[in-house]
Amino acid sequence: MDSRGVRREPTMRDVAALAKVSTKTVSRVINDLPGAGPEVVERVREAARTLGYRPNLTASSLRRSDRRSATLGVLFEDLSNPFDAALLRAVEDRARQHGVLVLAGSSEDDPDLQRELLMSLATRRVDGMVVMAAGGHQDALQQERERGTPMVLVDRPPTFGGTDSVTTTNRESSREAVLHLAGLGHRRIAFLGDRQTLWTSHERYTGYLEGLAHTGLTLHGELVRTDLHGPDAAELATATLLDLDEPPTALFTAQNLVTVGAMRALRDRDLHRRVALIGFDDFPLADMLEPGVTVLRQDVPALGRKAAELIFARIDGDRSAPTHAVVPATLIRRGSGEIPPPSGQDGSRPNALAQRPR
Amino acid sequence: MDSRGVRREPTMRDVAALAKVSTKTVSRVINDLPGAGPEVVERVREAARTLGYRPNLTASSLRRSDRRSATLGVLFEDLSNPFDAALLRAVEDRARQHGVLVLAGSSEDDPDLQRELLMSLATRRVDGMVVMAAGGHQDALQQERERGTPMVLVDRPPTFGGTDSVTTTNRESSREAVLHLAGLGHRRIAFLGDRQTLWTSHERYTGYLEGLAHTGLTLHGELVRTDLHGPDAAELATATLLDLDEPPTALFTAQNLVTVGAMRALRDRDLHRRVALIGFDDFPLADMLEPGVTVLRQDVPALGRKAAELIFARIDGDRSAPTHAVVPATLIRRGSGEIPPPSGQDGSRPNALAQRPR
DNA sequence: TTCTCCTACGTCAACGTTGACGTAACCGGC
DNA sequence: GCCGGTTACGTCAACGTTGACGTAGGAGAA
Repeated sequence: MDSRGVRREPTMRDVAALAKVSTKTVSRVINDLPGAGPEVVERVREAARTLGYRPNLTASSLRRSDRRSATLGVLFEDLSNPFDAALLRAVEDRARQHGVLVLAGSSEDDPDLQRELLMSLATRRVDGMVVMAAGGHQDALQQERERGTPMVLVDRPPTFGGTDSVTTTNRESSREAVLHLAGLGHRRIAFLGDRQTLWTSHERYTGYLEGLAHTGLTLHGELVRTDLHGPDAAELATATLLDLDEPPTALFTAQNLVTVGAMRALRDRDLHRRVALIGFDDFPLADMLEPGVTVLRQDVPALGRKAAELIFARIDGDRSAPTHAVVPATLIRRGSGEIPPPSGQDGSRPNALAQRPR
Repeated sequence: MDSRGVRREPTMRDVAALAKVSTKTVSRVINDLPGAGPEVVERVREAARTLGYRPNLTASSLRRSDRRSATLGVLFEDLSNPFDAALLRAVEDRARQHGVLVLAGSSEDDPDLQRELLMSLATRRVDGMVVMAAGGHQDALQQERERGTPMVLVDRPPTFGGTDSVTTTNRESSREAVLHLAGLGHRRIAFLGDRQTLWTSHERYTGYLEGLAHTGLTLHGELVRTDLHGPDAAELATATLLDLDEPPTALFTAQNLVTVGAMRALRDRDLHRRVALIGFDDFPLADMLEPGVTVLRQDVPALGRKAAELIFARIDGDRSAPTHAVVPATLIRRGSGEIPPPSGQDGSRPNALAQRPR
């Protein structure tokens, strides 16, 4: 306690005084640097222990030449979203191996909030940033990058150059889903997607179009519903699709919450065993539903690991050309994506291998 | 760029030189303090803008008298767990309102790892910590607390004194679940829980016992299965329960993943419409299963809000007696918990109000 | 012996910022 | 014209730490 009764953290000076050495020697002992004799080392260690000394990384990183704060900034859309949470965890694990802690924030897909959080990270002098870019302009990100801050974009690539990114096979896997459905004989395959300002949504839509084109199917505009934000919008959109004169016989839902909404609509009309469904991104219990939900599963831990790997390479001075890593997603057949169209010669449910999520 | 080609962040000195004022005046302008004339303010702002100056919070917090780092430490069990993620998000939102960023880590319920992370947070001089205590001894937490670090425990209370906590009505709600089942006529209600070293698991078990006692039911030891870590262990345990000569007619699963495991076992035996089930903690799609899963839903955002509220009060100097806030959980009836016992006069499924999760 | 080299320390200043305090200029009042 | 007060700055040192550099003493070689 000091004179005002406020407990003060002991400093190197306190340790030095108790051990009867200079602060520099304490610094050497604390950082395991050579230039301190064995008995002095022991004396300093003992003093630090009795005082409960803990180094002040803030002061240290201010003074050090490398200026490292041993802190990584992570800016995702919404940390309570399971995808973001799993990604954060994967990055955190790798960061821990580097002795680095993670400063995390949710940008809520709002460029202004993202800019604000970016500034918060910058004033704290993080060593690097892993960012899920908010939709719209990426000016703030680009400016930060141009200042030289190491940065890796995840889930969505940069709209500017010179920056690493890690994404999933959004387009390729979406195309695969459509080919899978077409292979079962489906001709009217609907697309339901999130906001088109999101790069991933757009990519998945492009994959859908490619899938149709590859199989010679024609695009029916009325079977495409985009900008569905959240399950309720998706449920409504699915309902109107099912009420068409010629309703779709299969649905490709390009986002997690959209899949949930579509499932609700199918269930309401008791069509969940008759209309095929493939969703992008896996979710817990997808195998417990009836039928199990066929999905494209992203390898979230791999995404996070790769992002962490890239950012730490940059932090460690890697100056090579930017990398755009792509992590493959996998089609998990659980039943809902294996429902054939009603006009098919075989109306029974195929004997699909049910796979559990995760 | 400096002489070595490394871009250096501009400092107050650079801004001061360009604006032809002292660094102190720059400080005043940046912090909106009085004592700077309007034209000087404009000149400094302009200089800061052209140089792209951003204050160094590290240096600032080192020098300031309040020593605030505007950073909050958050130590949860596993940030990829939806419960933890939702909690983090709630804390983060409140922190943002205070201009505070969140330094997050997963302790994996390992006291040693927790101690290590605690040290990491301490060396970074966070303003306070929100901690989900790892099982086992809480020595490290207690020591940190005794040093004066503001701390709030969430989900699990401290085993030592003088520290705020926020928990759910684990015991009361578990009792309520048992009473609900007993009210339907169930006499053989099984308990399946996570590791008993976890305070929450133990509390929920106690609530189960209280529920039995309140209704005059006898405890059947063979119907209690604890220390089930993960869905697989829970599935196995449930299976052996169902194979008993006198199997339970109702299950109370005291943790999320245990609920999932139990559901799998029930489904394997096609008993999910015949054996009642109530789970602790809600999960997505619980209403989409057949039958919908009756759960005790924790109010996670409220938990997080309360924890943040408490920690910021302490950081702001609140010296009042420690608070132990308890946030009520709610029984959500979706069907699985309303299945009557087979011997009941009415074997049909009650017309339960299905409620959606979240 | 003297010179060189090494080891084990110490001294000093600086990282970027702000609290404490100094001071010149100007204001109004008498 | 002088005084007290206010405003708008500036100067200096310090926060806790470490890089650069200095030095005393001992070992070893010539």
